[in-house]
Amino acid sequence: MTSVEEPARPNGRIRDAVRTRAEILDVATQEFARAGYDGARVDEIAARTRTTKRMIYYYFGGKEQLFTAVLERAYGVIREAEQGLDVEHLDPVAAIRRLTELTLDHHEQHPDFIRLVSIENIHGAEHIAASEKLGKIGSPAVDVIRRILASGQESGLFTADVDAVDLHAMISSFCFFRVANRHTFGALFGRDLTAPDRREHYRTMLGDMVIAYLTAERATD
Amino acid sequence: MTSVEEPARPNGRIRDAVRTRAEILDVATQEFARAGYDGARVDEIAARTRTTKRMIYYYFGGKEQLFTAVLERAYGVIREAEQGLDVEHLDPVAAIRRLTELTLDHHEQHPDFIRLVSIENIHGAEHIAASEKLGKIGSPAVDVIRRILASGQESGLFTADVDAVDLHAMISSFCFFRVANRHTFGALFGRDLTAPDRREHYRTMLGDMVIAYLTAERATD
Amino acid sequence: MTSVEEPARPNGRIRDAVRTRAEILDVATQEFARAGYDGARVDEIAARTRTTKRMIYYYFGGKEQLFTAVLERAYGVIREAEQGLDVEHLDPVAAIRRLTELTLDHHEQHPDFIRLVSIENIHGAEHIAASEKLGKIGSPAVDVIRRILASGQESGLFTADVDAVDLHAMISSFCFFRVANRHTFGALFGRDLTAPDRREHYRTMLGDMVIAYLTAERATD
Amino acid sequence: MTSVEEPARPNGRIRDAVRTRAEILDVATQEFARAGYDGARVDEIAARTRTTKRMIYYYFGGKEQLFTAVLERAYGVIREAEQGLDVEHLDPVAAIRRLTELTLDHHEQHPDFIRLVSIENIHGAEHIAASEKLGKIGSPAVDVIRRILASGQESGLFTADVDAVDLHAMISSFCFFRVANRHTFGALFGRDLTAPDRREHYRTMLGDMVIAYLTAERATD
DNA sequence: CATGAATGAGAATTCATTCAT
DNA sequence: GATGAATGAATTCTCATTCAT
Repeated sequence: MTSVEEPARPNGRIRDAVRTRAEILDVATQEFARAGYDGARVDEIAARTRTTKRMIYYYFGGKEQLFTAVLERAYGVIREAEQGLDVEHLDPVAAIRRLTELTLDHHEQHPDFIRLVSIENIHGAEHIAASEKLGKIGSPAVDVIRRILASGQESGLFTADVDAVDLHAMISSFCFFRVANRHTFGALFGRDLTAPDRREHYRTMLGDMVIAYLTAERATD
Repeated sequence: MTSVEEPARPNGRIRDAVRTRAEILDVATQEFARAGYDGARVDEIAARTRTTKRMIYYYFGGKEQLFTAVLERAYGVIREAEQGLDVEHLDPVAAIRRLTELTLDHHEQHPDFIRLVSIENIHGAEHIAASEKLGKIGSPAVDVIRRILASGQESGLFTADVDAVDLHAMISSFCFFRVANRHTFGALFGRDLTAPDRREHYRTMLGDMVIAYLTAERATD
Repeated sequence: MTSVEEPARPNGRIRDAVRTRAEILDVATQEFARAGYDGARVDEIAARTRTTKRMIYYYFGGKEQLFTAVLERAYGVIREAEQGLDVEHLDPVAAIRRLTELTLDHHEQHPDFIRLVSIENIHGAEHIAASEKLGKIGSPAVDVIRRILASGQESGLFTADVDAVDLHAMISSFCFFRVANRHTFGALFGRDLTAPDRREHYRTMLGDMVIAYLTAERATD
Repeated sequence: MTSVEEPARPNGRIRDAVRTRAEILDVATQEFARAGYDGARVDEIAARTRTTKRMIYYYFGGKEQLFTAVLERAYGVIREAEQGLDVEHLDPVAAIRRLTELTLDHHEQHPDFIRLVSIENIHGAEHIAASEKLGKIGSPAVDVIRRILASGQESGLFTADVDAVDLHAMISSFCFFRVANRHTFGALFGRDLTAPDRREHYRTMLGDMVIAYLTAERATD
C-alpha cells in the first residue's frame, strides 16, 4: 500500500502550483495594466514568469480568462482594503473627511487597479459580467458611507439627502480621475494631478467639497 | 481668429481628399473608441470606408498617426464646444451651476471622446505628446472658470481660494467618471449612472456640491 | 470455440482493470468514429471516462495503439455477428437473399464501425497492418457465401461463376456506401439512403440484384 | 496620364493570383486526401506551394474554407467528366454497361476525390452544407441514367421499376468501395480490388450485375 | 491620387505525452 | 496500479504594412 497518510498541508507541487498561479497573476496584472487587454502579450507575460506560456493556458484557459482572473483578484484586494476602513468611531464629519482621504490615498497607491478598471470599461465590463465572483459584489466602502450618512443625518449635521452609492461615485470620481487621467490632464494643462507635493492639497480640497455639500445650509422644502 | 472658411472652390479632387480624410477619421474614431488602440483594426476601419486601406497609409502614415489625428480632431471638437460656452452674463453662482450642467451634458453626448481619452491615458498620453497640435492647449472651459471665480471671489460670494484648473478637474472628474466607468459601476453596484431619468439628479447634485464648496462659510485664516 | 467464460473470480483490481479498459474503448470508439483519428482528442476521451488520461497511456501506450485496439474490438464484434449467421438451412436463393438483408441491417446498426473503417482506409489501413490480431482474418461471412455459392452452383441454380470474396465485396459495397456516404449523398441528391421508410426498399433491391446476377441466363461458353 | 488602355485580359499579377490559387488547391487536395481534414497541415500545404501560408488565409480565409474550396473544385471536375458521358446513342443495355464501365474507370482514376468524399462524410458533409456551390447539385450521371432507364423501360428491355438515383447509388457503391476501402479489404481478405489485372473482371462483373437486375424476368404483378 | 495583391513577423491556442509522487 | 501537474513542439490564424501598377 502506498502511504495514505499524506500531510493535510498541500505537497510541494501543489504549493508550487499556488505560487505559480499567483506569479502569473502578478505579471499579468502589470502587463495588462501597462498595455491594455489587446496590447498585452501572453508571450510577454509568460516570459516574465518562471513558467511557460503553456501553463497560463493550463491554469487559466486563455487570455480572456486570465484577464478576468486578474480583475477578480484586483477587486478582491480593494474590497479587503475597504473592509479595513476604520472611521466609524469618528464623528460623521471627521469620518467622511477621513474616508475621502483614505480613498484618495488608496487610488494613488493602486494605479494598476485604476488602469485595469479603465481597460475593463473600454470593453464594456464584459469580463465582470462573465465572472461569477464579480457579480454585484457591492463594496464595503458604500456600506461605511451609508452608516456615516445615516448617523450624520440623524444628528442633523448633514443636511443633504444623498444616497450612499451616489456619494461613493462622487468621491471615487475625483480619486479615479486624478490617477487615471493624469497623463492627458498633465499633457494638456501642464499640471500633474499626482505630484506628491500636491497630494495634501487635493486631499483637503476633496474633503472640503464633500463636507461642504453634506453640511450646506438648505432652504426648507 | 483663424480662417474658418474653406478656400473658395477647391477643385473636385481636393474636395474629395478632404471628404475622404474626414470619412476615415469618422470611422476610425468609432473603431478606436469601440475597441481601444490595439483592439482597433486598420482593416476594419478601411472596410467601413469608401476608400481602401492603402489610403489610410497615404493620408495618415500609419495606425499610430491615425489615432493621433483622431485625438486631435476630437479635442478640437471639444474646444469648439467650450468656446461656445455663454455663461458669463450670469451671476457667478448661476454661471458655475450652468457650467457644471453643460459640462455634464457635454460628456454624456460624447461618449466616444471619453473613451478615446481613457485609451490615450492607458497609453501614457504618448500620442498627445507626439502631436504638434495638442501640446498644452489648455481649455476654453478653464478660462471661463477662471473668470467666474475671479468675479465670485471679488464679490465675496465665493469664499474658497480655489484654482481654476483644479476646479475644472473636480467638475470633469464626475462628468467623466459617470460616462467612462458606467459599465463597471453598473455591473458592481447595479446603478446606471447614465440612466436618462437620473440625469437631472446628477446635474443638480454636482452643481450643489460645487456651489456648496465655493460658497461654504469658512473660518478666517 | 474460444473460451468465452472469464476466469472464475478475478479479484477486484483485475476486474476493475478489465472494466476500465472496456470503458476507455467504448468512449474512444465513439470519439474516433465521431471525429476521425486526428480529430479525436485524447483529452476528450479521458474526460468522458471515469479514469484519467494517464490510464489511457498506461493501458494502451498511446493514441495510435488505442485506435488500433478500438479497431480490433470493432472487427471482433463484426466477426462474432457473422459467426451467428444462420442461413445455410435455406435454399441457396433464399440463403443469399437473407444474407444480403442481414448484411444491410448489420451495417445500418453499426454506423460507428463503418466510420472507423472509413477512417482506417484514409490512413491506408496502417493500424490493421500493425495489429497482430487483424492480419488476414478473413470473415465468417465469406465462408458462408462460399458454401452457399457452392451449393447453388452444384444444383445449377446459380449460373454465375463468381468468387465468394468478390460477391462479399459487391454486397458490402452497397451496405457500406449507404451508411458511410449518406451525408454527402443526401446533401447532393436530396435522398436519405438510410431513411427508415426506405430500408425495406433497399433490402429488396439489393437482394434482387444479387439474385438476378447469380441466376441470370447465360450463353454457354 | 497613365496608360488607361489596359488589355482586357487580366494583368500579370491577377494571372498569378489565379495560378497561385489553383496551385494552392492542387496541393491542398493532395494533402487533405492524404491525411484527412484534421491530419492535413496548413503549414505543409504552404510549404509545397510557391507562396506562403499567409496567402492561403488571404485567398481562402482559413483551413475550413480551403477544404470547402477543394471539395467544390473536386466535385466540379467530376461533374464535367459526367457531362462528357456519351452513351445515349447506344441501345439501353449497351448504354448501361458502358456507363458502369466508365463510372468504374473514373473512380479508379480519381482516388483523391474518393478520399475527399470519405473525409467529408466523416465530417457529416458539413462543408457541402456550408458551400453555396454544392447544394443539391445532383449529377449529370443521374440524368443520363434516367434517360437510359426510360428508354429501356419503354422498349420493354428493362423489367425493373428502378429509380435513377437509386441505380446511381448502386453503381457508385461498388466503384467507390473498390477504391475507398481497398486498404482494409486488402489487409483483411488479401485481395487487391484495384489490381490492374482484375480491373476488367470487375468492370464485367458490375455490368453483368446491373444488366441482370434490369432485365431479369419478373413475375407479373 | 488610387488600388488590389501580397507578406513577414508574430499572436493565441492546442495537443499528445511524460513526470513526480 | 494510479494520479494530477506539467510541458515542448507544433498549429491555426492575425495584423500592420508595402509593393506593383
